Amino acid sequence: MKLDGVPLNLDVTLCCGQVFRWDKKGDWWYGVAGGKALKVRQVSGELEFANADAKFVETYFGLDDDLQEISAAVGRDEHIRQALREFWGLRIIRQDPWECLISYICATYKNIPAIRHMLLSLSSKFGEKTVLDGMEFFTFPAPEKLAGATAKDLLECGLGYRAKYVLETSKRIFENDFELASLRQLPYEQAKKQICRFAGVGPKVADCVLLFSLGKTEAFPVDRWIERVILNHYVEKLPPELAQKLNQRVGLTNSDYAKLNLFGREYFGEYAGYAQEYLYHYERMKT
DNA sequence: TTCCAGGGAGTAT
DNA sequence: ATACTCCATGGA
Repeated sequence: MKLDGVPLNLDVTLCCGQVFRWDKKGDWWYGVAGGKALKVRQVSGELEFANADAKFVETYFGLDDDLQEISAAVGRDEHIRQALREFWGLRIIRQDPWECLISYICATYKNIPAIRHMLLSLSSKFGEKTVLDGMEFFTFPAPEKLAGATAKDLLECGLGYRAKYVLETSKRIFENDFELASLRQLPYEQAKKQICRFAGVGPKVADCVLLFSLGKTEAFPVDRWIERVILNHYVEKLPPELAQKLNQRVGLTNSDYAKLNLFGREYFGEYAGYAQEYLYHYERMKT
């Protein structure tokens, strides 16, 4: 597939912490999406792929997002512009909402290597095996599979206290035949309120699901790294008492979260989620 | 060994 | 509404 001047940096996009189940072997990235294993690689202005159709690849990697327009919209200061330059071509991937929801419930209070380990364990234990290029891959387990798991099964995958949240949320989705994708049709605030009703889901997890799987580019997830970014570069734009609280590195209350989240959305605008992901990766790569 | 992690829920004010 | 506490595990 010719990219025809469409900026894409596959390496950054797949390793910046928005998706957890892609691996690079040689110059190919291998992953499982759309229910099967596929591989993609980028060769000078061309995106090559196998075991997937072009339409899926285009949608999954968000190639229809106009990165130039997004960059112009969010490039409000020198710091974000530096992040945009450094990691130009990073795109927000359109993940499957179900996998995304479970992934970010698991992601709470964990670092990325540990999250990858949990999701790999879950998939190999409850997913369907599939083979590509002689290597084994596993689809992400369907709601039915996780809803039927025991707490012990999930604990063995390393989920810890998250096991009961994954179990409870899986049961609700499976038993009610809940269609997460239908939340796309709701405006940001309403969709967020609905997602927050699931066990183990608060405002941060909800923002991740909205941004990474439901097309809400205005979502602005605030985690420890983004707190750090705001503290180091945007603190003067906050109310003094919130700035001081951020300085003390104490846990955020829901109202603190709402204020930081609102700052991001108002300052960066309708593509705040893109700004967030560039800033997040930039901050993580600094140390 | 100690600290920290893509936070959220439960409980007491 | 707000503050405080606990949570289960593994990477650095």
